[in-house]
Amino acid sequence: MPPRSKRPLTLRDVSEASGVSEMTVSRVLRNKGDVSETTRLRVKEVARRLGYVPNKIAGALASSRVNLVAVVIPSLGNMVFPEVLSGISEGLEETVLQPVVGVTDYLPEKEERVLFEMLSWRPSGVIVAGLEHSEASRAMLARSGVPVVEIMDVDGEPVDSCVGISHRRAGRQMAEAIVTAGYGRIGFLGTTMPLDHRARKRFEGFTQTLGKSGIEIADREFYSGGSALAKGREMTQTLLGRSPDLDFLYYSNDMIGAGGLLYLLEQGIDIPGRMGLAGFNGVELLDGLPRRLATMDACRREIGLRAAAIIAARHADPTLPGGEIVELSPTLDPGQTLRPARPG
Amino acid sequence: MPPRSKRPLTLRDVSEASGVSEMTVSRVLRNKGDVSETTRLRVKEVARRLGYVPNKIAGALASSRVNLVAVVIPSLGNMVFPEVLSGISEGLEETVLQPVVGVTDYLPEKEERVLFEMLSWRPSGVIVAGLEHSEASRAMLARSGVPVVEIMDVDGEPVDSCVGISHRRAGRQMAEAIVTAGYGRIGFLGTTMPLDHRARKRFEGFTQTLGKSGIEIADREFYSGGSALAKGREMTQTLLGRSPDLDFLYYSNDMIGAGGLLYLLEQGIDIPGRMGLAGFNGVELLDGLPRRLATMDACRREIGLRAAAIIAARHADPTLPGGEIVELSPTLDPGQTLRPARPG
DNA sequence: TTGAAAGCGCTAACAT
DNA sequence: ATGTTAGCGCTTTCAA
Repeated sequence: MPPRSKRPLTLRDVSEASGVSEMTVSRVLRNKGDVSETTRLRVKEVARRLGYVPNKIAGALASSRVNLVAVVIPSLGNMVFPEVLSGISEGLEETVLQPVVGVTDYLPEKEERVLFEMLSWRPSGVIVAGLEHSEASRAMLARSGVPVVEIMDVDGEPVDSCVGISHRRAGRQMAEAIVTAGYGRIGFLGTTMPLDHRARKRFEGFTQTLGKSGIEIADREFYSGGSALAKGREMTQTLLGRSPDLDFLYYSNDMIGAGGLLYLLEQGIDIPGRMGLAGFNGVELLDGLPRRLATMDACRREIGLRAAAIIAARHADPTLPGGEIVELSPTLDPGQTLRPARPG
Repeated sequence: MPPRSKRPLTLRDVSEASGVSEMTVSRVLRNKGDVSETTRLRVKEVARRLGYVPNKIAGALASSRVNLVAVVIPSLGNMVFPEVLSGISEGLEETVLQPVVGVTDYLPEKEERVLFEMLSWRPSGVIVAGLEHSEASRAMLARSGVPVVEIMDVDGEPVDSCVGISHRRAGRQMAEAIVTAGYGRIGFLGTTMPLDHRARKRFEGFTQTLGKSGIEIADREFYSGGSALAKGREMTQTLLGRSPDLDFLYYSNDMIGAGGLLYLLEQGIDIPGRMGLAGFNGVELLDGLPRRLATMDACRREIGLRAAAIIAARHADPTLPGGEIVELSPTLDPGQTLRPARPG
């Protein structure tokens, strides 16, 4: 093994050790331009033997090419985002681009800092969750000069491109399904997170459509922090203790919905007869529950794939126009916690 | 809002617009060196108005300082790693350092590529999961000239520093607890992942200790891919169909353990009397289950914190020696699926 | 407190 | 097929 050294090796070291110019070494290491097979092999061997690792900082400065895509998301703890990320990774697989992730904790100021930080590395594109950003963030994105794709949501004005679902519509669809199934005393359980705009929009669409049938949310319960599954249990217990006549519970995400489901099954409550349940996201976890929770797929992987495709296309051909808007259609899966539509 | 432009602004643009030298602008924006309050304010205002975003590439090249810490992990889908990440983020919070994440999908060749890629950005430190790497990876890390912390595991020879738990010991401890509780027909359920070295080590420690009591694993079942919860169910059903006389099931992770637990409860099997269960990891999810699964905490957050602290300390004082080894002690939580020790 | 010059390690563009 | 030259946009160092 080569000795541990203080100063990292430079192109010059490889150049001297192999007896060709730095330029030729550079060509070999990037597979760029014509180099004779002999030199190519010799240089590669020398670089390998020395343990040379190219300095991308210098390379990026000289070529003004940085093959990184900034991906800015609110959290990694919510399985939703790793899934989007995996879609992005897959979408960038066949390109030279690589995702770099930044986390905002749902805080606009932190988002601003993270964006500034990432943009200062001059990435080839930006993928950012949501359409709500501070003025400064929007300005930075607009001025960045690189493709920007806002993801997960389409209810709003994107800076540039946008890939997602309409959460308002998702809320409406779920409300329709619930009303059609004949439920009428509806409880809502969600997070206390005013900055989760997508959950808010779903709630708005949901209540709006209920309103059209003359139904109002009968009671509601909120949580923050802790194990979502355990919170789902607790909230459900609390809510039903207070409003025992509810016949449907709409959860703002599948994890708390799953907690509620487990609790209600233990109580021996008839689901979906006496009580209907629905969550949101279509998480894989649901497959293992005693009963499949009604939910709506948020198209997370697909969103990642499409966003990556937009960045990749515009990277390959910078003359392509921006402003593309892709609205995906989530599908409602009634699972086994939403009874069939009532005839009539 | 400033107009969208093709060429990003440079220090020179700010310099010209504010009438002071580039050097002074640079000083203002980095809060370095003495600058009069008047100039400072003027420059800041101009930079803000123009929407200047410094070019970190150029800055890093000139100063040979890159305040990034490369974090290399096998996956984001397994909640374990996001938790480690959050520990790392927290540990770097008060420093100038920022984590940058790379994912290997448990593939040594991909780990090698990711490491090469990240090292070519000359990070201030590297945190990498596990102690098993390709020769080339080890060589790169050793030669990198920056602090390297291998995390999650201490059973092996670290390149430099190391923070984790002994998975062999964890497996042994669980075996002891099971034997002590009087179980004797033991089944094992895990993944088909030969490259998950930590799971392998736990299994080795487990069987070794069982062996000392003259017990062998009576049957085993493996899975790959899919919803871990659902797989836990299926595997449990399959295993018990084949070996109905088992009285204990040891799962290689909590998610499949939870699936098994839900299945067995549905079957009305007496837990932990007729059948004991245990998983591994201490995931938050378990709090919401009908019964708490026996498990062992892998100290994920703490590992992230400690690893970050090592990098931060050596970044602040490069003369500090490396080679620090931190072994954390996971605690066994018997939950409600491991019966009390049998007297005698 | 401010500025001027040199150069970080690489690559684009132009020789040869 | 290979080499030479001139920066990329910043910071270091030294001078004023």
